[in-house]
Amino acid sequence: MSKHEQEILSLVNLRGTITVVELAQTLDVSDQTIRRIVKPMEERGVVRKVHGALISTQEVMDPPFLARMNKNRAAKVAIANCVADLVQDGSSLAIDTGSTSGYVAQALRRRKNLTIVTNSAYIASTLSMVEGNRVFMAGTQLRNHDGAAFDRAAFDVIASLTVQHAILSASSVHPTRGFLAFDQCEIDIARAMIDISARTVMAVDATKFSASGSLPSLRMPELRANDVVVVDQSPGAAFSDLIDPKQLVVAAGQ
Amino acid sequence: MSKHEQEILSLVNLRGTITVVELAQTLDVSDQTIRRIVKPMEERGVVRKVHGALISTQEVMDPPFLARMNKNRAAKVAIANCVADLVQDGSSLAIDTGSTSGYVAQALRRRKNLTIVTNSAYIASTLSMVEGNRVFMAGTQLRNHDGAAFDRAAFDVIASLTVQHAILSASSVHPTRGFLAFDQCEIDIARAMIDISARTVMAVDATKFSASGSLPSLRMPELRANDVVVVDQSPGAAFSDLIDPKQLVVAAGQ
DNA sequence: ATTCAAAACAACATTTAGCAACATATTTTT
DNA sequence: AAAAATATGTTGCTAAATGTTGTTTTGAAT
Repeated sequence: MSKHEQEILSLVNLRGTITVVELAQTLDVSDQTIRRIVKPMEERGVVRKVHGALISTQEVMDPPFLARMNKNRAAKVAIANCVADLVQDGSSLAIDTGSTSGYVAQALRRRKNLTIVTNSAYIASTLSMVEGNRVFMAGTQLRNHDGAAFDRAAFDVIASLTVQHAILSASSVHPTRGFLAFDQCEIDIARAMIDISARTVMAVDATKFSASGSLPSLRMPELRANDVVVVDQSPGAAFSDLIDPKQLVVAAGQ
Repeated sequence: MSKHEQEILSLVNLRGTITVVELAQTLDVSDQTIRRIVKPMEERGVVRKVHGALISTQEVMDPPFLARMNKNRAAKVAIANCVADLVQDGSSLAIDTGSTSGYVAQALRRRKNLTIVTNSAYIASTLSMVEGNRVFMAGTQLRNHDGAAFDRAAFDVIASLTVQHAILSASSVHPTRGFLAFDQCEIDIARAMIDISARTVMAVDATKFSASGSLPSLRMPELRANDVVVVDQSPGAAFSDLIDPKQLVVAAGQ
């Protein structure tokens, strides 16, 4: 890594954003040189480049959580609205963490007098602002990238409640292995939420069905008879063994 | 995503709503440019647009809470930045709920490797997204209007930790009665945070000094010798008994 | 409905950034 | 020391972003 590359990186990360011209003046080289140095950096994903300036990929640009929320946003919104339609005013819910769940929380702001338990501080914060809701934050120590708790206290809070719906998401879905997640702790929380709920609502967008499982993934508990799966597009026939068509709800894309 | 788009997004999400003209002044560009940048954002559904202004789609906050956040906003931002300057990377903090504290959390995103305990889900969520931070959410059941917890669990979590700074706010300040709050539970949390901290940083904007206490208010614990009070304007001489000038930090209005 | 002011829009002019090709300087290799 | 590889600066051109002006639309108040 060149000397200039190092300086550019620390400057852009320090300031969050910096123009090409500013960098050229600071390092006392031409604009063109900055562009030449930056191009490979951008390709490596170390910095983000926009017309005229660089943007740090760290911290200042809103959290990676929001970045994930913007990925396949339209589908997630459609699914979230559909999930909110399945829920009546006054219901009790358990909601896990995850980008789709974030949108579900947004959509659920339309509902009144909900009782919610979640291990995500973001979702807890969002839904606690709605007049009439009762919100329980499960857990104390928050995980770094998404602000969710997976500690002992989280399980204790969840286990102390009973809810009608558990609203969960998965990182990918495999035709025979079922719903998958990355971390054991996520599966444990999902199981705890399933255990206290009468019905599970799985919210998964179409990209999750095609995700080739290059990363090692762990299996989530199997669906129960009255559980439902909300998707934005109907998955292929390969998944009909896993998900009974009766359980499938396809969100109407607006 | 352009640099301006990034800034617009964070501004509108922070404030809930912002006018086109305000944005143009803040980013130092013409109204027309703002409109041009915003149009595709709106089409992507990232923000909502009404005649004259933008509205956040990520309604993290309830209107009343938002209204309090926006009241005397400039002063609160100045105070928040000042508080963030008093804190070093790697520090440990307790932060209470309140509109000023919300801005302090925003400002603290600049700091690295903080350990934070708070009873506000909003603040916990905000700061847990910062890489390297350790965040503890104190409490389980969240109060409706601001998403903060005041239950037994909140006290237990706070009491189990020790921090360098307690960052607190007050609803008003009286020359002889001191710092005041509305609810006993807020005072109890403040005391718990003071008890585990080496130093208290009180953040209060100038309007708090003139608030005629028509509402019944309760007294917060008195300042300790090395505590500090961060304000945006120096309070009148009437307060010199309450706050030693040495303890007073006046935030530089930008 | 009528009126008015603010906001939005459209079209053009201007500025600024990006890029490619070449020239020059610097370092590395042989 | 000569040659090759690399890095940097320069120029001219293209593309993108922004500002300006004038016109149309919108929302609110009569």
